Amino acid sequence: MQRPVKATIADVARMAGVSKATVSRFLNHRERLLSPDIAARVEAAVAQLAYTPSPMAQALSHGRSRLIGLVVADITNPYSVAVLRGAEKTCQDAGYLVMLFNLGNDIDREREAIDALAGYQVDGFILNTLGRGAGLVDVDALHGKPAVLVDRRHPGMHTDFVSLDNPAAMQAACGHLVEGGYRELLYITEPQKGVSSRRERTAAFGDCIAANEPGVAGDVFESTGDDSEALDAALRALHKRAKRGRRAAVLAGNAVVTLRVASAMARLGWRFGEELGFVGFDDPEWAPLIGPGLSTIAQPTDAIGRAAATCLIERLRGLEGPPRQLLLPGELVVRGSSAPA
Amino acid sequence: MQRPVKATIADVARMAGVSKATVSRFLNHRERLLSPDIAARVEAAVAQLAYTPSPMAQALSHGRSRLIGLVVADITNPYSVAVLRGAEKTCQDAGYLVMLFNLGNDIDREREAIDALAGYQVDGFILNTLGRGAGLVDVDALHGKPAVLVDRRHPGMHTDFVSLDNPAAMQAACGHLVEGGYRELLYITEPQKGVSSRRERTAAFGDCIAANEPGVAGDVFESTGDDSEALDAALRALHKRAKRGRRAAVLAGNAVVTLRVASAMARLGWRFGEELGFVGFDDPEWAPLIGPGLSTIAQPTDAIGRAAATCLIERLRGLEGPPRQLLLPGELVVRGSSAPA
DNA sequence: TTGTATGCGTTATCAT
DNA sequence: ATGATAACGCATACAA
Repeated sequence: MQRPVKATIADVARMAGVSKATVSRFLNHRERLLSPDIAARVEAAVAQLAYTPSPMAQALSHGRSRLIGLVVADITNPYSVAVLRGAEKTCQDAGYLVMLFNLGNDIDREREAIDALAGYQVDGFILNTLGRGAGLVDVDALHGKPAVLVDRRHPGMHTDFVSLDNPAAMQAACGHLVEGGYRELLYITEPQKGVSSRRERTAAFGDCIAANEPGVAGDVFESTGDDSEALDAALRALHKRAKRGRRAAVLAGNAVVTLRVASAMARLGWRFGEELGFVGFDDPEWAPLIGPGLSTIAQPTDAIGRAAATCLIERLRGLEGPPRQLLLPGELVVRGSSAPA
Repeated sequence: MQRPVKATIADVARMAGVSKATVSRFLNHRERLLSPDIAARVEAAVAQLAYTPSPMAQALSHGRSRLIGLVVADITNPYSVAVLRGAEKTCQDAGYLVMLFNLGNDIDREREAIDALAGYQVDGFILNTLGRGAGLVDVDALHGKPAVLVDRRHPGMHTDFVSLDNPAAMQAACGHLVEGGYRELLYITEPQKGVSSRRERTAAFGDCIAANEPGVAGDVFESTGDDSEALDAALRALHKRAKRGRRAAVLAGNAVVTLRVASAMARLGWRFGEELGFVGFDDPEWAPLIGPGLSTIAQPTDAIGRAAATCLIERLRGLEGPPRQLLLPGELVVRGSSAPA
C-alpha cells in the first residue's frame, strides 16, 4: 500500500481541486493573497501527499537548481577537506546541496570540472583550485554564475575570495620564533609555482626577515615529495649555521611539508626544540604527538569554508558590489617544538 | 562575440536542417542507421556549436541523471574521505558526478539525506553511514534506486556491501602480536553501539583470543572521547598484568582510537614497543612518526571506494542478482611499536 | 529513415 | 484571485 512514486504538483492540484498554477503560487509566493479557504485546501493536500517539489524540474523551468559546485584541487589534502566540511554544512543549512568535483591534482581539468558542474545548472561555484594551468578558467567560463575562490587566487579573475590572512599568520610565527631566541630561520614550502597562497607566505616570510635584520637571517627552501636528500641537506646546512651560536628553526608552509620535515628529523635523529626549532602552518590532529609537540599556525578551516559558502549564497540572493576579500586570522598554537632557549 | 548561452538540441537541429528527434537519435542511438549525409550534417552542427546535452533535462525526461548520491556519516573521518576519494574518481571516469551529503554524525538525518538526494534524481547511492538511529532507511526508502553500503551494514537492508575483511585483518594483527611474544592483549574500540564494523572487529578479537587460550589473554575496552582517565586506567591495568612477566599490547579499532592511545601514552610517559606493544587499524600518514613508528593494519581505502562505485555502476547498467559482498584484505604494516621481545 | 507530438515537473505569462 | 497554457531541454512513442 506504499506510494513508491513521488507526488507531483498535478496530484496536489487534483486533490485540492485547483489548478497547478495555484499550487505553485501557494508554494512560492505565499505573500500574495490567495483566498484563505483555497490556501487551506492546498496546504492540506500538500501535507497529505507529503509533496515536495522536484528540484530538477524547478531547475529546468526556473533556472535555479539549489546546487552548488565545489571544485577542489586535491581531496587528499586535509586542508581542502576541512574547508569542504564547513562549506558543505553551510550549504545544507541554506537548502543547497553540494556537487563535488575533485581534480586529483590534475591541473588541466579545471575547465572540464566547471563545465560538468555547469551542465547540472549549479547556481554557483566554490573553487579551491590551483589557479593556473591549461584548464584555467577565465571569468566567463563560469557561465555567468557567481564563484568564490578559497585559499588560492586566480589571476585576472575577480570574484569573492576567502583565505587565511597569510601575512599576519607568517608574522605571528616568525615573531614567536624570534622572541624565543631563534636567529636562523628556514622557510620550507612546496614549490611555489604560481600558487598564490604559497607565494604570499613566502613573500611575507621575506618581509619578516627584512624587518628583523640584521639580527635574524632567513632562507627559503622548496621541497618536493621525491627528494628527501635535498631536504636533509637543507636541514643540515641550517643546523650548521645554528652551531655558530645562533639558534635555528624551521617554518613549514603546510601540513604536507610538516610531515616531510618530521620524517627528516627522524632520519637525522634530531629532536624538535633541541637541534632545531619548529613552527608549521596547519594544525593537524597529530601535531601534539610528534616529539615535544609541534607548534603550529592553526587555520580556521571550518570558518573559511563557512565564510566561502556564506559569501556565495549572499551573491545568489542578489548581493551586488565589487569582489570581496575575507582574510581570516590564524591562531598560533605554541607547543614544545618552539621552546625558547 | 561569445555565446554565453549553451546551445540546445533545437539549435543543433536548426543548423543541421533536421528535427530535434533526429539529433537526439544521432546522439543516443548511433547504432540505428541514419542516412550518412544527415548524420554528417548533425555531427558537424554538434561540433560547431560545441553542443552538450543538458543532464538536467535528460534526467527529467529519460529518468537517469548520471548523478550518484554519496552519504557519509562524518566527513571529518579520514577513512570516509579516503573512500570518498576512490569512489569519486571511479564515478567521474564513468561519467557520473557525485552529490555529497555529510551527516555530521547526526545519526537521525540519514533519511533526510536520502530524500534530498533522491529529489535530484540520483541514479543510486553510496552509503557510509551508521546503519542505525531514527532516520534509518529501510530498503524502500531508496525510491527503488540501487545502493551500495560501505564499511557498515544496515540491518535488514540487503544491498551490495563493500568493506575491509575485518576478521582476517584482526587475525593478522593478533597473530603478529602473539608471535612477537605478547600475551596480554587489550582491544580498544569506539563504543560499539550498533555499528557493524565495530562489532565484527570486536567479535573477531574475541575469536583470536579464544584460539590462543590459555596462553594469551584478552580484554576489550570501549573508549569515548571525553574520558581520558578511564583510558589511562585501562592502560595502567593492562601494564600491571604485563608486569607479571607477560608482555602486553594494545590493539586500536581505528585511527581515532589510535590518536587517543598515543595521547595517553604521552601522558603516562610510556613508549610504544617498550611498556606496551601496539597495532592499530587504519594507517594514517603520521603513523611512522609516533615514537618508534606505529604498526598498523592499512585498509585499502582507495580500492574500497573504487569497488563501491564500480559495484553501483554495474547495477546501474542492469546487473541483476543477489546482493554481493566484497571483503577486501587489509595489509599489516610492521613498525617499531610491535617489536618482539 | 525522418519528422511530429507528447510528456517529464515546475514556473511564469498571459487571460479571465 | 485563479486557471489555462507555454516554456525549460530532452527523449520517445507514433506517424509518415
